[in-house]
Amino acid sequence: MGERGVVVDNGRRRPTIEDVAAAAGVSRGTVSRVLNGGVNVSPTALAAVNKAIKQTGYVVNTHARSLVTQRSGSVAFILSEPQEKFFEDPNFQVLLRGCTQALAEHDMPLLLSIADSEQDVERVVRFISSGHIDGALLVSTHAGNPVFGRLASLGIPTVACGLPIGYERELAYVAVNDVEGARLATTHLARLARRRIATVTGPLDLSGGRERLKGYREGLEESGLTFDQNLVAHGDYTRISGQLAMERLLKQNPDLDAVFVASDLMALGAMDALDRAGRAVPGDVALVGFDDSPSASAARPALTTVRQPWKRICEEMVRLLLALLDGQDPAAVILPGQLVVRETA
Amino acid sequence: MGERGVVVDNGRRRPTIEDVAAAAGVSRGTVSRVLNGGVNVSPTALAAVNKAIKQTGYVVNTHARSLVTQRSGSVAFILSEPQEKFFEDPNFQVLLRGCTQALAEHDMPLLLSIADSEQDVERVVRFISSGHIDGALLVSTHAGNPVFGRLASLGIPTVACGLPIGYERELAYVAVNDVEGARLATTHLARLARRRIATVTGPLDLSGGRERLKGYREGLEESGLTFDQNLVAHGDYTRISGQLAMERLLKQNPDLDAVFVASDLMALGAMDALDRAGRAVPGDVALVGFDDSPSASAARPALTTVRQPWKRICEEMVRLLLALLDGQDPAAVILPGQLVVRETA
DNA sequence: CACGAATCTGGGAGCGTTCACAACAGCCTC
DNA sequence: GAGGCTGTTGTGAACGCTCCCAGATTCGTG
Repeated sequence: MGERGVVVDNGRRRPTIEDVAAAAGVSRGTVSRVLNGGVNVSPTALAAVNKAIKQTGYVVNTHARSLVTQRSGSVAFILSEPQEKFFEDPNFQVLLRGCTQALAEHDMPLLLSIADSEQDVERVVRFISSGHIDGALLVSTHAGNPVFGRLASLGIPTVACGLPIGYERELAYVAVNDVEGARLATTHLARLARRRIATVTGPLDLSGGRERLKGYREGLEESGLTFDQNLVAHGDYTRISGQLAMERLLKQNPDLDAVFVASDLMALGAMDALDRAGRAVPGDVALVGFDDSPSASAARPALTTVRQPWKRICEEMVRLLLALLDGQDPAAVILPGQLVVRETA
Repeated sequence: MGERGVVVDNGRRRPTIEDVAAAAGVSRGTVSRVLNGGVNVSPTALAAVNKAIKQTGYVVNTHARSLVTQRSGSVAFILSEPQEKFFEDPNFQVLLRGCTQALAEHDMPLLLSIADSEQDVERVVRFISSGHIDGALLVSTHAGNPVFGRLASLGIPTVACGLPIGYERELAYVAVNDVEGARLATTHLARLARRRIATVTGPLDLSGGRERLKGYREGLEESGLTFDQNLVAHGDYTRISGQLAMERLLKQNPDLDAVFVASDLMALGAMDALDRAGRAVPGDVALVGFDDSPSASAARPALTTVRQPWKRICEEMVRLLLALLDGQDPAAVILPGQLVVRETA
């Protein structure tokens, strides 16, 4: 007891705004005004109402409010990725956590929707149409994802994480500057006097994959090195793909002395491969990853990588979504990546 | 276009139940009956209403419904653990995913609440009181967690994952039989003719930690081996703690030939330690973990472990919660663990 | 053929808010 | 001292649904 605060239990019924009004000696309208920011309310009335709220233990009934405002005050976090990705890639968890936190600052709950099958997509779309949520935060790296189109055509305020390819105009989004980040990584390796710098790319049908490759080329050029197709291997952001790509690279280019890997997870795989091949990191081969996911700092040796400012990304996503809910037009935010030098390069 | 289905856009307004009724030539009441299971509705009316729903593109307004039923149809997934745990331990993600899926089967959305600070707890409690949700799924291994008490005293239908120590009566919960699982693991090692079987425990202030240690002792006894305090080291479920504990064990007992580790994550750490000490797994030292988390099958060599039936756990949690919402009393479900033999033992 | 039971339907009441509007007080200005 | 502001308050009307009750219809049975 007592944990509940002072609760006047008048008949077991949850107190309504009317009860508060009666207790404060004012009208419903005044209480409502206090609840919604307290504009045009006299100090006397304000104090009385606040006291009455405490006394009665009143909590606003969100359903009644939503019914009239046509707003739920909640947003969906839609994860539209194959299940395995979700488990393997810590970035998703960082995003989930970050968005939950950023929304909590605005007292908005987050509804989690996972849509990794065709049928799930339908369920999620139906759910969204039912008025449960005001907007959506969409996480999907998968380019041809139908969810983008559905959300756009339904007119649901949506903020994507990463470029929503084909819907850059309709949907707001937050992305990091992949080209710039990859360029940073590559020039860093060059400055370390490495001359045979290879790269493991992400999937090239994804904007991130393409852009990071582009940044790698720019970085080479800037450093006076020439691009060599032999020094490029492709992965799919999984750890094992990084390992396999690295093995291919080593076989084709026994002389390589550095590698830029387009994700930390793949970088971990690449390190496995280097380890097995008996190449010391960074002694024989310097290595830079991308993402700065939790595992980057935990790895031994700790991974030098390009940091994606996750916290900032989440905050910007939420900010853009609130702006959208406020009636503003979809905007895009491109954030800079930042090189984090640790032990591998 | 077209993607929306056949939408009769009569004045941009979202169609109401009244519009459907008009289109079907019946009354509001009949439409409502169809929407809620269709009892006491003639086949003719049912068909007409369903057709009208399709035609108008009607979707029920959940807020209006919730206002009268006083039910939101949503549940919260409360993760009350330090942030690091959430990131490091894949079990949480498996739970989150599983519960989302199990709830989706019942068309119930999941609201994610993370409460890892005192202040967060207050926010979550306030949120829950506001009527946003009907019940809660609570994940916390932390014994003295105040959230248990708050939820119990607020009378929120709650299902915990694992024993809610001190609130076993008030709260429903789903747990696996830790004693049995640990016993299974230990007797398996003994059957492999191992005679110096050590253990790395979890934190002993947690029921899981205590129970798994108990199961280990029972397993030894059953196999005719004597318990030796020297063969016990304590960890805290983190990978690094597993590594450190294993190092201690090896130092104190150079002759040990097997180890039961109370979590897969710690088992991974223990394997690191064995690796560094030059002990082959399972050649020199056989190893059994606990959890069957995704990393267990991914590890090299693949981890022999005690499987927690995650999918089943989630399903049971949701089932218990629905029962609670249905007015039934809190119940407990204890699920058996199952030995999964892979490469390490 | 009438009558009661069983089945089905329609519509009023109410859920707890917000919002627009009218009313009113107090004050300043001419 | 009348007129017009400005600031504050109360009230009625939604919002879109479910629930309940009364009435209508259908059907079977004596």
